[in-house]
Amino acid sequence: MVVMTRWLDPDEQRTWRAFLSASRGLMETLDRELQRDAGMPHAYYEILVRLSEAPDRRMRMSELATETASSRSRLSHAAARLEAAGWIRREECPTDRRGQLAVLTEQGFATLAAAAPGHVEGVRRHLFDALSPAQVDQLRRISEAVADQLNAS
Amino acid sequence: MVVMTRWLDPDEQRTWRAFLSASRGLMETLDRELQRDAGMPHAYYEILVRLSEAPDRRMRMSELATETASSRSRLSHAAARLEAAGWIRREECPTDRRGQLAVLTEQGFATLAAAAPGHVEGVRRHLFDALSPAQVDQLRRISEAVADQLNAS
DNA sequence: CCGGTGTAGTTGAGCGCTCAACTAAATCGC
DNA sequence: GCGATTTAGTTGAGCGCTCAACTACACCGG
Repeated sequence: MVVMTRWLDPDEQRTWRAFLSASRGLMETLDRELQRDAGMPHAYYEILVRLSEAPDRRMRMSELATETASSRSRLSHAAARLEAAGWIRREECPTDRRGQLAVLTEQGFATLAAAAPGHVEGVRRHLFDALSPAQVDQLRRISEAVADQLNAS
Repeated sequence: MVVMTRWLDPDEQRTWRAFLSASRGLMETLDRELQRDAGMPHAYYEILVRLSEAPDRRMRMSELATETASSRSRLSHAAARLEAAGWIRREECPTDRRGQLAVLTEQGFATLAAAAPGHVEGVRRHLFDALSPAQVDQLRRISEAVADQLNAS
């Protein structure tokens, strides 16, 4: 006999729909705010953040792809846009002739520095202000468990 | 004096990054699975689900937009694709000459019925299997709080 | 040192989305 | 009733993404 689908029970269904609406709503809101205030989508903001935290504000493309959890292709397209905006530039990698380094420009750093306070405020207003300290902790554990599950499979 | 930015403390930072990676990873995984197994993105799956639950499997475009939390524009583009795929059709609204009804076709219902078990299994594997019953409850409360916050602002 | 395999990164087509502009019909206020 | 406003839905441009195909280089085994 074929295995029957274990459908979601009403509690799970409610959780799933609430999660969908909250996580999508949150990301859409932050994306829109960042687009409006800094002229970039959230994904590009994150790339600039990672670069700003790297030694010499530069990083190999593949490392940057791993850290931002994006495909090489996605990062490559994004880098083209970021370079056209003047926020990063590319340099040859001295130790691997296949490699490229993404380097945050001064202008990119300045743009990031200008965008960061508003964005952090947004994350606070839309996420953390809605949660108790205990819930923040719960959300961290839940997120880490889900992320681990994804990496395991 | 200007108000200083309240930066995220290390706990909040960790929670935020874990949440980003989990929620994006989860949605990307489910999207890819649905694209592979049913030839549609998750957003379209949800539209078909909502239609399948509606009386006579039909719904006004704007109501459908509200229920799926999408803009009229998004739904309009999506409906065009879904209609081209033969999964929905449009009908004139009898009570409002501006209105359109989206109607789930037999073929659309069949496609949905074929896709649903695999998708539910995916939600289970990637999300609920990683969480304890208490965490499912926590996630629901957290998500509802965040969604409420978004609607309030 | 050389052929095969793996890795780094790019490219182009196609898709789903946003945003702004638009048409058309309903409804409100006097 | 009738002009002004609001609501329903569509459209097209532009953007960011995926997927698959591709180039170029590194590295491994004999």
